Amino acid sequence: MLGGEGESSTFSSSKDAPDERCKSPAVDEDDPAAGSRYTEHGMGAERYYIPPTVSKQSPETPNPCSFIPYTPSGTVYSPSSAGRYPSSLHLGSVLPPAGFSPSTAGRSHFSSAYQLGQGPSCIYPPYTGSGSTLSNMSLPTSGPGMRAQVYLCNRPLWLKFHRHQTEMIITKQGRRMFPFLSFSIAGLNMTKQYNVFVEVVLADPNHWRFQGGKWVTCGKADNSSQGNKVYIHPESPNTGTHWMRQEISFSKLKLTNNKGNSHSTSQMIVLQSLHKYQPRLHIVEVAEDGVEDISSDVKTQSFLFPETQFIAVTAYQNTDITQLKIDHNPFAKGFRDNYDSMYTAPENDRLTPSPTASPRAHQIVPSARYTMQPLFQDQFVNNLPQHRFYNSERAVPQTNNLLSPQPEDATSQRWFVTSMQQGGNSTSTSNKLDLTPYEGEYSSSLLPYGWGSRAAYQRKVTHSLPWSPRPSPTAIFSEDSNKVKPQIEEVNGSGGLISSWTDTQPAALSIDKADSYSSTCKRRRLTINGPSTEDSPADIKCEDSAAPNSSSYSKEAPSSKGMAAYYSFYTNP
DNA sequence: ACGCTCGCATCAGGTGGGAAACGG
DNA sequence: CCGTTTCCCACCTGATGCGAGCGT
Repeated sequence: MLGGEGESSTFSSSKDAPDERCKSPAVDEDDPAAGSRYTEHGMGAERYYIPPTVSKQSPETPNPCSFIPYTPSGTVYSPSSAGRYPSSLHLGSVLPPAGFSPSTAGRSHFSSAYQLGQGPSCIYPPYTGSGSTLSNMSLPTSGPGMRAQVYLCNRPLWLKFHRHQTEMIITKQGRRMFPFLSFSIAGLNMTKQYNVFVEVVLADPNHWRFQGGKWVTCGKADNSSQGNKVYIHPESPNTGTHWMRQEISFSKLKLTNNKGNSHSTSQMIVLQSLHKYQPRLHIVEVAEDGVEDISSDVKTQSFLFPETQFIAVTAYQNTDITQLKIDHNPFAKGFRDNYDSMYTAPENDRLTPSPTASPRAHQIVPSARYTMQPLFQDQFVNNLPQHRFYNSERAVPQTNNLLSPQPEDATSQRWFVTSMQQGGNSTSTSNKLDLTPYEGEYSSSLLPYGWGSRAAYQRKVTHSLPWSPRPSPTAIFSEDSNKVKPQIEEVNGSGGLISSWTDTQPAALSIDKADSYSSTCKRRRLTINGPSTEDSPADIKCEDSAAPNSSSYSKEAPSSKGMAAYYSFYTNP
């Protein structure tokens, strides 16, 4: 991480007064002006990631873009630019709106997506790790399989946090991220070796403060931060087949503010409190000996998901975020006010005898109806019995089709960032975060984890059920690595994606519904931010009343139906 | 007798809350 | 003084080990 230090000058160059009176860019999501400010600012700040349009768009604003394809040429950083990544950088996870049309889905329509390596979208500081070989890398070739597609598995949850401005606790000993980063990758050469790692870079040149119920900038960011900013996935290096076989989870990644903690740098990323960061995923092809290839043919690709931005804090500032953490993080279950009523109800009241008794069970149950599975799996793959994973950082192997959701749903669930999609026009909306697509598919994911008895999960689920990798990836990539490619192509193709969207839209439930659950079952804190949109009547539709009969849920209910049932479970006394 | 599954207990570690400590 | 950071606490998850029960 060289670029990171001593370059504060870049900050002020583009932005008028980052340190002036506290503003409220935070609002990046809600304030149109903020967006423009960012963009404007970003143009000059080459070292920060300034999500162009994304930054000003509200996650809640439906936007037509599920994919943010970059043309190979456009994704590369030019040596002269501040960006040090020669790799292609893909901005991803923009959701396709309900009205997503086939034409928009086509790759050609997204080519103009942001080129993070240039102008406004540069990220700071750029990754220079791995021997700084990246700086010498040449552009990825355009051959088949050379362009990876990355899907943020738990995007719905990220979006949920993002709308409130995600906060991540940093401690001296290191604190895990929640939500944690979990990706599905496609498009890699199955036989080649890759290193996969996450880098966390400053998202903007500002120092942030939570004031008046919202995040506002307050001065310039401390650009002199030191310490590790990269977390290499423990399974690196590994083959493309390996990476594509299952989710790539970074659940063990820890964030710390302890610069002196060098002994565990490999597992911790050093950040500064009250600074905004943007995680980036890097996939670097390496020689078979595991060494990153610095030859001219080296290929490295970078992906970033705007919704994974977060502000590092030593203590939560926004109670909405706190509540979201408590609601969704199983380790924080003890802080759920209504935990008793929610989770200690008689077994019969809570769920059916089926394996779905627990969240995990839910995840593993082989059924296409579990369109909401992804979230659970995505966030807690590590919590599942070890034998179900390749390793602790892994999610479920994508090897069992029978256990995966139906393809159509799966398609809609995945958000790839790929460089394979080319050409086309990019629309101003292409980078916006759209919750719509996920609402239907992942609303369940917004529910708190941990429902069902622990015992049930441990013994019954773990031992008797065939394991299903995350629903989505499986569906999308198919369990077979062989099928990965074809499916991906289908997704990217003009027809597949759209149709799946169309199919899923009707069943889509607002993510806010999950929120409604929260508000209904456990709304116990108020945020100074005022009422959140999640509580809007419109968003509160059916989940509150739905009756989650695990049996119905697990056996026949269509996704929407199943979800309703699923939600009802929580609301039932 | 052996192997397998299940139930339970134990332990390490993760979680946010809250008070105390720290620092500008 | 006020905002931020640190530390400890109770609670929870997940992994593991042990023994009981059962079938072969």
